[in-house]
Amino acid sequence: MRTTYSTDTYHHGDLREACIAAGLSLLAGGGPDAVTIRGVARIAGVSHTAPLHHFADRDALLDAISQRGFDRLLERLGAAAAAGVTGPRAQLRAYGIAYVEEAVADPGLFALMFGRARDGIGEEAGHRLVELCAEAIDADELAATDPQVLALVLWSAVHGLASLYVSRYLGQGFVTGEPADARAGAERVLDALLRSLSPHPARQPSRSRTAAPKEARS
Amino acid sequence: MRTTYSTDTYHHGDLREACIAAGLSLLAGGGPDAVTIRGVARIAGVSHTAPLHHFADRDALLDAISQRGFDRLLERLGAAAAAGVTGPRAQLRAYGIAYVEEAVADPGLFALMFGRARDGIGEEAGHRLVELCAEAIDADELAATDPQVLALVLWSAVHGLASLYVSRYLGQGFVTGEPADARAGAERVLDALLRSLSPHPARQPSRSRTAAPKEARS
DNA sequence: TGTACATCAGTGAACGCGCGTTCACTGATGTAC
DNA sequence: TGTACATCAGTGAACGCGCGTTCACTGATGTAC
Repeated sequence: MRTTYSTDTYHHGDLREACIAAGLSLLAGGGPDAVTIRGVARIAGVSHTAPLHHFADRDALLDAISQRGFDRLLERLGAAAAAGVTGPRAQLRAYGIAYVEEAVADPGLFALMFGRARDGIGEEAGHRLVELCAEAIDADELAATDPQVLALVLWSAVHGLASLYVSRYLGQGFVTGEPADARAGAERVLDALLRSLSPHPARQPSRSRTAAPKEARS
Repeated sequence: MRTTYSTDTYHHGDLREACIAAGLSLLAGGGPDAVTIRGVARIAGVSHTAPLHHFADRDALLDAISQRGFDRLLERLGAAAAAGVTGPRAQLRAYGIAYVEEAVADPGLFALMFGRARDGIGEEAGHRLVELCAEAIDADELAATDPQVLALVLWSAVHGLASLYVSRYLGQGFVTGEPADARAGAERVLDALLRSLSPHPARQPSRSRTAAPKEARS
């Protein structure tokens, strides 16, 4: 017995969810342009007007899919940070790698998410990032610059790397010698960045020492 | 007297050029999707099939416009590097700022350029970047890491910053406190990056000293 | 110098396509009494 | 328990739109001889 209508088992089952799932698959195939009302309806197996009961128009559909993308990304970032890494600096590294991996895993979704700016989207992630930077500075794991600037640098670098791998300007020896694999590229960039942002910088590029100095304080 | 046909003053004058110019204006207005054969024909004042004599299909038109974008970008980067800056490190800074400014000046063009990967495009710029990084290291202006990694870090950071400003995820206090102006954001990020990549890092974030140490060698 | 010809950038009608959106409708589910 | 009603997710026909592309054509320019 229900007091209000719930959409989970009415008629189709959950057409809204089915449309989002269909949209994600279209996105993977042909990018944002390939996501249409009629397209998701076809995949969901309903008439092409049915989705309009769940999304005001095509824009609303794209917004919902984009929102789903951000939900996924945050979830994935959380999982990466929880997977056995300790300390804000290591968490920042894990975040960055997961961000890039998520982007290249679904380039169409990445393009949709960052092709349409939406108010308020991702603010939570932004604040968390600044927080992590501040923690890393407090723990003497990163040099004592402004945490906001630090966050800006890290986000820019990671987002740019993801974008360049997604649009395939990286991964084919473009800058002569970058890794073909996006994850490897992310590791290389993040390690270089975090090392140079370290409060106790190693002058040499970690050839003699394989790991950057950790847990050592002055 | 001409031995072969040249397209510069035949019939329309130079429809190919007019189509590219029209495409750039459409791009500024409505993004890549707004660039159509019929659209550029309308603006150029010709029938909607005329452009097909200059571009095999819509894709070829978009490629030509994208190519023009890279030409412009390289030109602009060159101008920035020539404008009274000396030394590889200062040139890298000027490059980065010009890159970001060019991106936000025409977001649609930026989206087109990096939304469609093309073989060989931009390789010249990539190699030049690595070269500059190597010079900066040789001149002891940047720490002696691998110039390829350095180039990757710098390009990623600059490209990411540009992307995030273009898609309006930056510029509205998103990361709490980033500059609304993209140029100011670029300066902040580049200064932080280049300072931390410096071979003689200042521990404090340049509050007592306004300028990073230059021309001083050990 | 003239004349026949080749070249090619342009025209305009026509085609088929997929799209978003509107509309009147159907029929299942849930509610009021 | 039954009956009348409200709600709402679905259907299918129809609309107008802009698009890319094909097609036969026109007419100006340049070339061969």
